Amino acid sequence: MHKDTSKITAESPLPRAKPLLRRFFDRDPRHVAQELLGKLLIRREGSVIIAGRVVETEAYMGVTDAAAHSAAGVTARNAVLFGPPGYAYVYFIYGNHFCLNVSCMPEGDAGCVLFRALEPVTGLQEMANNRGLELPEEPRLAQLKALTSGPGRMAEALEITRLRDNGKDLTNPKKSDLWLADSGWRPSRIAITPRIGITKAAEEPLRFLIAGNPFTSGKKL
DNA sequence: GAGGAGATCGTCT
DNA sequence: GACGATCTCCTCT
Repeated sequence: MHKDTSKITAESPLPRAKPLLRRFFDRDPRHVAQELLGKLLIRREGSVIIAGRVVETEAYMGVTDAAAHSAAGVTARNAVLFGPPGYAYVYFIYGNHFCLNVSCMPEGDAGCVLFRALEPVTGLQEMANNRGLELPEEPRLAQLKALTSGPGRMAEALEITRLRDNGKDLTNPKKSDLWLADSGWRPSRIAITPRIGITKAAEEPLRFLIAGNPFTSGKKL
């Protein structure tokens, strides 16, 4: 892969990016997961902005989905999923990692979308710092991929934790330091595959990614 | 580049 | 007490 990665850091879609509205999330998680591809996930750390383009998502369908955290009903951990759409559900997994979801569907319905990978857009040095990595002035593609290609990695790059972010409104940059926005950019091709890392309902085609994008996780398609 | 195993702890049974 | 929507390191090729 010899893609010119300098363009990734040079472009700046943030000024014209519009926050996603709550009704964007108030529908079937499969539609939300697909349309989130190409949107921006933005973190504000004081005066610093860290942002990435969403390149990989997974849909979880709620209590009818055996692989979903909400499959067994409401618990203290997953309560956000049963609330209104557009809020962050952050969980801790494998003793090491946090993962970010956004709640979908009306209140009472526990559908959600898991963010699995970002393409770094701005704040790359901050991402590297948060990940405990060194990033040279002219990074190689593999070094950029290591920042955000995977749910645990992107959460660490944006300093997403359960304590800090669970239950946060992802549609309101005035009240929240973590939100989603539309820069107008659209992916040309989308690929759909089974979800990764699960054992129940593992065959359902509920993983969505931007075809050909090098920043997705897992094996190359 | 691919594959396997260990780390590590919150959550639920 | 067992498990998990993962990552990293190590070995082998």
